[in-house]
Amino acid sequence: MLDIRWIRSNVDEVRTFLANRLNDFDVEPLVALDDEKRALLAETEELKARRNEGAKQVGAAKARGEDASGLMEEMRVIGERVREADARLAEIEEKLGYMLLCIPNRPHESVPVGKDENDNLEIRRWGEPRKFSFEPKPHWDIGEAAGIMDFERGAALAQSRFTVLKGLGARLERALVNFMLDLHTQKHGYLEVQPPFLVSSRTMQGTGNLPKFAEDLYKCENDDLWLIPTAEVPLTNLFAGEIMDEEQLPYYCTAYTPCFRREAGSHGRDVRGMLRQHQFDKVELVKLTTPEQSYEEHEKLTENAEEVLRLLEIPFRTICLCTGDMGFGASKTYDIEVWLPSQGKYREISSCSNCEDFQARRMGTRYRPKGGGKPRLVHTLNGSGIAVGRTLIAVLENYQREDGSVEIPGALIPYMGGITEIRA
RNA sequence: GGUGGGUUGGCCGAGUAGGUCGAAGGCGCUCGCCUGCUAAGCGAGUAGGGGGGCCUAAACCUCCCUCGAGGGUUCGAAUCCCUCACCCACCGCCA
Repeated sequence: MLDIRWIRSNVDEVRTFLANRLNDFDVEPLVALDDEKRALLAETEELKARRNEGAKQVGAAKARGEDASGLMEEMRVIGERVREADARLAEIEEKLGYMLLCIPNRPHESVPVGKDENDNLEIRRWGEPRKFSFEPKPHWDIGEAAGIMDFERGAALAQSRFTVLKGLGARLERALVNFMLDLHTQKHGYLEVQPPFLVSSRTMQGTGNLPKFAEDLYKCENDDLWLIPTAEVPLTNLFAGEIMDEEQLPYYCTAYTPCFRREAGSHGRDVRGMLRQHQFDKVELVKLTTPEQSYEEHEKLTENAEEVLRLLEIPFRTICLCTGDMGFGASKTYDIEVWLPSQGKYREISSCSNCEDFQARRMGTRYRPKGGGKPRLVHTLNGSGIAVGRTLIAVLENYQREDGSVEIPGALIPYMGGITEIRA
């Protein structure tokens, strides 16, 4: 959410960034409604001031033992007018609040302006894609041949886009989770958290998943609870409605959670294999920082995510998303893309965003500056550190051998109980 | 699911025969004094949000709102009534 006061005095800038984002939100009605609200507010406040003054006089008169019935009648009439004005105001404020929740975040000035993924900016590459002496297989062939992935039973138990991992496949998934969590908690200083996997509407609204993106989420029928699409939601909301001490910042936390996404609108994309699932595991990184340090922390967070792939020795590149390709709540986003030999291209495995104060304003997460003073909104950052299922795919494809077996990356062997390969 | 207790500022915690209560006291924090240093002590300050003055920002002034949320009674509600949410305890069920 953006500050309405900022919007009011920067309408042209808002129009520009909405266009850059290819977003069709219209600011005019918003500003008009805000004008109306403020006019009505001034009116009701004046009425309330008179009512408060009158009530005080009634109290004083009664204390002196005088009759105040004339004044009381006068105040009763004002009270009715207040009630009517308040009702109209509440109506306007609800509309206004909803509009504000539907405006995307303003892109940072360093973000390239562009339409789609073709306008994204490559920041760096790491590693050299391996030269295969044979035709590298897609992960579903490797996984099924090795008996560690079962797509048919996944679909039978639930739907398509669900997969059953078995034996060393399940073991590898768990090894990756532990490897990533150990890395981020021990080497990068993140606090390990295990949050709820179901959260309230309010919490979903805090990160920007609601109200606009309900169709991407799984909702519980009988309760006000939603399955999290990422641990970003509960982690970022950890201090919702609170005022933190500046000493607590920057606050680093990480969590492994399953993630649930309906993938509405992505029919036909990546239908084979487990690249795009309704349920997948992810280790998430979240930071709460001061406004001054958030961009530096964004770079560090992205490097923390990249470190997973460096240690696994899998090639990747990092790109900066352009304005048209960025998510709703982000001011700036780096995607990390991992090399998939079977596709001969880089595919997204992590997305690291600085949301500045956009989520903080929705959540009401602030901090008290050192030395006192008014509370300020924190900046929130999040990034996959990294998507576990896609990492498993990347391991299988990059470490496959001609005979269908898969070498276990050195960094994972301790987490696999010393196992060094998966045999077909 | 049942019964009972609770939800007040950054935190803890008073506050119901309705009025001068945005709220005692304490802790914390900030500033100052004192002091070899630290601690202790002394003094002062310290809730959040919003509108307007005010064209941008700070400061300041002023008004409004906020004592879990929403509604009601009343000239006036932290205080009385209703609904809901959440927390705690006990019971039932249960991994």
